[in-house]
Amino acid sequence: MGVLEKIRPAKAAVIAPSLALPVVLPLDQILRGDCIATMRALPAKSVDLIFADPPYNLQLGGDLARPDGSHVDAVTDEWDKFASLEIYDRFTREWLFEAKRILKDNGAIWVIGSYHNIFKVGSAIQDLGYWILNDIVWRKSNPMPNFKGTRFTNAHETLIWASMGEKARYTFNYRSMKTLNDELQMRSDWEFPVCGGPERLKKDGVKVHPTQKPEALIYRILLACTKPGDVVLDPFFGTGTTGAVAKRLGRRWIGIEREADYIAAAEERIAAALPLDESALKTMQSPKTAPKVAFGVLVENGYLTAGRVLCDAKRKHRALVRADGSLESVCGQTGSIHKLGSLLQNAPACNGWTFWHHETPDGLKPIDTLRQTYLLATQI
Amino acid sequence: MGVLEKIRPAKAAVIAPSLALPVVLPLDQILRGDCIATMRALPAKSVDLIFADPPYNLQLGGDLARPDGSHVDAVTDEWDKFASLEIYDRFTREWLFEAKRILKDNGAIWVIGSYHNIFKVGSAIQDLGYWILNDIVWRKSNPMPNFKGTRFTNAHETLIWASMGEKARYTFNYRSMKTLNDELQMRSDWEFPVCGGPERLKKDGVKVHPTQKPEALIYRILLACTKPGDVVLDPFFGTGTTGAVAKRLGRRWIGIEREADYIAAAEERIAAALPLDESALKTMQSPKTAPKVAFGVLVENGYLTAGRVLCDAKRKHRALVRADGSLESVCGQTGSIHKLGSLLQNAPACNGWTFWHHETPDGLKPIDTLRQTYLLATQI
DNA sequence: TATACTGCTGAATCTTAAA
DNA sequence: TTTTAAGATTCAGCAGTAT
Repeated sequence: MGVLEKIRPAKAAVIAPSLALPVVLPLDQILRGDCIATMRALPAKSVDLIFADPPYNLQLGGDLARPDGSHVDAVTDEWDKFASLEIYDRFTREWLFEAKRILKDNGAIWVIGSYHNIFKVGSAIQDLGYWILNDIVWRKSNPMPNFKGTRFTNAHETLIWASMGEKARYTFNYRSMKTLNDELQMRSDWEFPVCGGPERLKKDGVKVHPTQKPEALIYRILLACTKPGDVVLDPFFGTGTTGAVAKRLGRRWIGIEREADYIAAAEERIAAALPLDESALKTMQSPKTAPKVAFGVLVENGYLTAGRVLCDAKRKHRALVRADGSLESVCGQTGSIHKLGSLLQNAPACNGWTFWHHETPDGLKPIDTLRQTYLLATQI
Repeated sequence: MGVLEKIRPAKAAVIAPSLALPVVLPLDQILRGDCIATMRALPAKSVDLIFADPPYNLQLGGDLARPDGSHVDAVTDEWDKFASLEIYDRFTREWLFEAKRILKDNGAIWVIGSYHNIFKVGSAIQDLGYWILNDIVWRKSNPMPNFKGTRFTNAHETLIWASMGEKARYTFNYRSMKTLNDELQMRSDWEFPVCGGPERLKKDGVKVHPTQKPEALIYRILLACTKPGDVVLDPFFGTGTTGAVAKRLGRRWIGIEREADYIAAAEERIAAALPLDESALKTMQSPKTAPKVAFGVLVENGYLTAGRVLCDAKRKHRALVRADGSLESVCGQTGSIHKLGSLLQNAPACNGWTFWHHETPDGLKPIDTLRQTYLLATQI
């Protein structure tokens, strides 16, 4: 194949979304085929999130037995075999390149791997201009022990979360994560058990896929990094964990998979998955997404009358509310609630809503509570 | 040609370095200079372990303020600045190449990093023919939060442990690690606090080095992967954590460092470090031994007498030691040190060795110190 | 003398929309 | 594209001071 022929389809695909084709994404479907070739057929800038669980290139040696003599059922599938590290590296760069083309400008990618492949993956991600946002450690609460006592128990896998570039925007539902974590910021180390029990897909008592991921892991990722209705692509779909979780969470999904057995299992599984109803889907929203309320509006509407005196939580600073919603300090400085707050504290910035307080029968309250009251009254 | 003659040249080659040059390793010394240039001057195959904490190439933006307005003291040192990702990549490959030359055939390397650099490091390690044995996650119990709510709290760093090649031998003190981990295989995720408190080196109240690593981390690595007397090289010596720990553990060390201030602090620090005495060393190093110590054995042997009262660190819970080594709480609940600890805390699990404390002339001490004392006394 | 409270800090790729 | 202003945002541990 000549260079032109190689390049042409890619170019056509880039133009496609805006001009040539009526870009109808194959939503909520499994596309059967090779990962890279199938990705090339998808339109550019069309997908919100990619979750990828590529082959790990485990390079296992001979058979492994447990201390009791039983056989360890290792990953020996053909799809995990690569002739060399260089070939694995090239494969990685190719599918990550296509992924970047398919993602929207404010999309993001998640890739999971182990020490066998994650350094190649991360290195390629950086070289391709993605911007790493976090690496996440999945700590396995029940990992397979190291039977030979030759190394540390390999008790975790690593995920990389990256945006489309240093300045690119991305979705992160900070409040949802904080709520999920009992009101503490979610950390970069997550603990889940490996996939087993009823969740593990089996056929005739044999596991269908050697590396099925726990739904809880994908659940957290989709909850953190997508909005309802977003499109999630999984180019290594396997038995469809990503599809099942996306359906439950009211997200759209596209899967790419080569093996017919996996596809059959995935289709059955996703058909059985139940979407959460709308009220259950609701999550904690960041104040960032709430409509803005100018402080002056509260004055206009009588929530605070001009002439009232505000102070900070320690009653160290005081200021007078003026008719236009600006404040005036005792020493004559004036400005917005934010500006005056930063001036008085000599700080680079200040959130006036939480800094300034007013007297109530129940004691000192931040003026932010007035904003909440106003929002409740006006939003119906 | 006789067998003798065949062998002679090989022997000569091995011996060569000691003949041509005065190959006297600069043991227990800090070599001042550039990392790569100084490594080039060291003889080949001369070092048992390399621990490296290279610059992370953080690429930070502007100033960052906490929600309370205070300033975040970031790593802005010149030594962490690289003109581009490619230049950082080249730097990484160069020092890792020299490291491989210096290491003995059965040596090993540890490198620590964050998502900013660890994928480049790991990728280079694989390309240079090292063989990755584990990646280790250092989970920080007290990481710096994400102040702006834009990502997950970056709560861990990653270490890579690699041998000289797929078939190469390496040192792994499996029993020491299992003993250290209360008779469970040591996992690939380790929890330590960041370096602070009295351990953190300061000058005029200001930290000497922005990224000083906790001694506990290096301690575990040297305990796991070296034998007493082994030579440990740290090509990014900083304030000498590796040297201080090596001295404590009876290992030899070589440090390479460019900054005079760091060297001065390291020299003072290492001079003050006290080597463990030989019997203590033996215990931690113990080959197949290190028997599990049942709590009841301590009672039998009078380290704690039945009838003594234990409590937790905050003296919130109390329990009586019974003759068989079980505990009884004031409300009549009974169980092992672990079981009762989890019951009283209403927690799924509890390490009784660290949860329960006893009164000593020096204050409250965890009963784990008694176990250590017992081990030292019985291992000879 | 305990306890409570305040203040400081740690390898950090740390905002966003409108004008 | 650049500037300006609104306003959102932190956890654990330790040290020093106040109660």
